[in-house]
Amino acid sequence: MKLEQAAKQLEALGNPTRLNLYRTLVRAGAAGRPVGYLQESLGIAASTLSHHLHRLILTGLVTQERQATTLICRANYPIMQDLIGFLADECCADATCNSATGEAAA
Amino acid sequence: MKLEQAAKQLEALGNPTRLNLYRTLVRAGAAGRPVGYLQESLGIAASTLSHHLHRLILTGLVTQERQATTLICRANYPIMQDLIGFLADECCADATCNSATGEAAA
DNA sequence: ATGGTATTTCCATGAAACTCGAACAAGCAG
DNA sequence: CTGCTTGTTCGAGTTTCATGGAAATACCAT
Repeated sequence: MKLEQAAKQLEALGNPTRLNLYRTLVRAGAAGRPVGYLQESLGIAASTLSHHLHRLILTGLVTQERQATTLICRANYPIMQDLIGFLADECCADATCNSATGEAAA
Repeated sequence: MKLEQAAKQLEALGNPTRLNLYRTLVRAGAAGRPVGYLQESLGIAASTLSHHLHRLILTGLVTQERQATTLICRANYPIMQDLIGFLADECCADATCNSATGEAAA
């Protein structure tokens, strides 16, 4: 059931700390960011960050890659694309807003 | 701070019951649905539904309108549009996925 | 092996969420 | 006013979340 998964991802992003964390990773682009950097950047305890990171990873929104002793974290864009797609779908299933979503330009 | 608000909305949608509820309202379109209908449709206690509904209303995702003794609930599309816009923005701030998102149509 | 840095896991705690039944309030019909 | 339908608020119990300190693990350098 896709709805369950979407809810999990939304819940994962529905926390200011995690949303901020995710945004930082998104802004970092393909380069990603090491956990230590994120920890200092966000100013939270390492264990707290690890927990949040774990949650994002479980939902697939973030991936990690080991480089020697440091772990590089990256935003997993395709997952976000799917999520946005799901929301757009739900929103415009048979609603009037299909004209609004067409082109962001408007 | 927009991030805070986005987090609140995401959190509101990040619960299977509420996401399902919201979806039902979206599918209902402009007609909306009375609370009683939603309650039977979702099969949860009236008080539980009222609680969830309240949360969605607080974030602006849902609106209510009274019609005699029944309350009609409707999805508030523009808010969802904003939220999707925020996510898309964050996702493509300066990331590589701008090629992916760039043209929905491609 | 020893030591050092980088992260996670373990554990505890306070706060908040989810759920529901029961009592209450709002609004219409006779 | 009385009664009925609709929905919310109150009270309470169980579960989950958020947070961080301390200990454990992973990995590299020497």
